[in-house]
Amino acid sequence: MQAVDSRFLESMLGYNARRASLVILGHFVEGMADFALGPVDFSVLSLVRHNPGITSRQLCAALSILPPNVVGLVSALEQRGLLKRKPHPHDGRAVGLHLSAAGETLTKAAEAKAEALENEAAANLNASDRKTLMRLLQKVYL
Amino acid sequence: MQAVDSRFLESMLGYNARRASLVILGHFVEGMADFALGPVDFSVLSLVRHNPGITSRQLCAALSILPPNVVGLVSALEQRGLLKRKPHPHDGRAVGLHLSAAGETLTKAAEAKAEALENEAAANLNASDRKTLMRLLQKVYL
DNA sequence: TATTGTTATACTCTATAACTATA
DNA sequence: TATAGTTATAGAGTATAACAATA
Repeated sequence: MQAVDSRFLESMLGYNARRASLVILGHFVEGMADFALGPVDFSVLSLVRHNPGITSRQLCAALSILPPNVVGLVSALEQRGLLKRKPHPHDGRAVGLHLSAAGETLTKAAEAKAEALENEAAANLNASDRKTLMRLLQKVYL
Repeated sequence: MQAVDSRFLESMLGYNARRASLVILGHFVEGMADFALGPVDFSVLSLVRHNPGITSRQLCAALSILPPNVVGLVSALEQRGLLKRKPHPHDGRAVGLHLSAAGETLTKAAEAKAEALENEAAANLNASDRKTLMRLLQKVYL
């Protein structure tokens, strides 16, 4: 197959960010198969772990997902016995999310695995490059 | 709404790359509405422009999309009169893609618009930062 | 009146299997 | 037999509208 001139697209930030994120995501999904967790599942569990009592609404804001789509996500994790819904202490409308003991164990292990996958995905980058890359990406989206 | 501790996720390369690419993509889609082109439509047209006679298969490889999904994409652009299929000179199975005059005009304008959007999306980055960001992203996915 | 969580639903994107015609 | 393009289809992911309960 003949070579393709992709120089224009490769000069675009969006193209590069998308390609990189697809590669990293693919690697993540593959490595996280042991835990049967998708990237969003993992993000939800990790956020609940570090923010016990977090609400659906806060998850939506933190992950840029929409309320109707968080319902099935949380229900599935609840059905697997990984997290629990508890009534919110100050707001009768809201529901606080908490990890079960099993959820705590699995999430901790999944976070360790995520960090290992991270190191593999960034194998071509030294520590300084990686720090710089993070900082610049955050400058774009924050 | 209370603040959420996202420090763990923010320490992950995949999370940052995805967030950044979503922001850039959103900005791109919004600004490209004048041309009625999605990100992939734009990428296809731009690749055809710089690689006249490119095949579906080459598009798939260059953009990480699958053959069945390129069919409707190309058909729609063909129906809008932006590109044409021509028999491949050396391979009877393949079809070469070429821009029409209208496609050439629109793609050139869309590329200019894309570069303008690019500058807006990277407004928080100076020239040096932007170059560095590109280089590091390519180190991840190439 | 505004917000939280929810249901139902639709639309887009992406993925797999199988066919045809050429090589 | 292998590859290019295609069809049909299934599954994620993402989107909007509307509702009940609570603020």
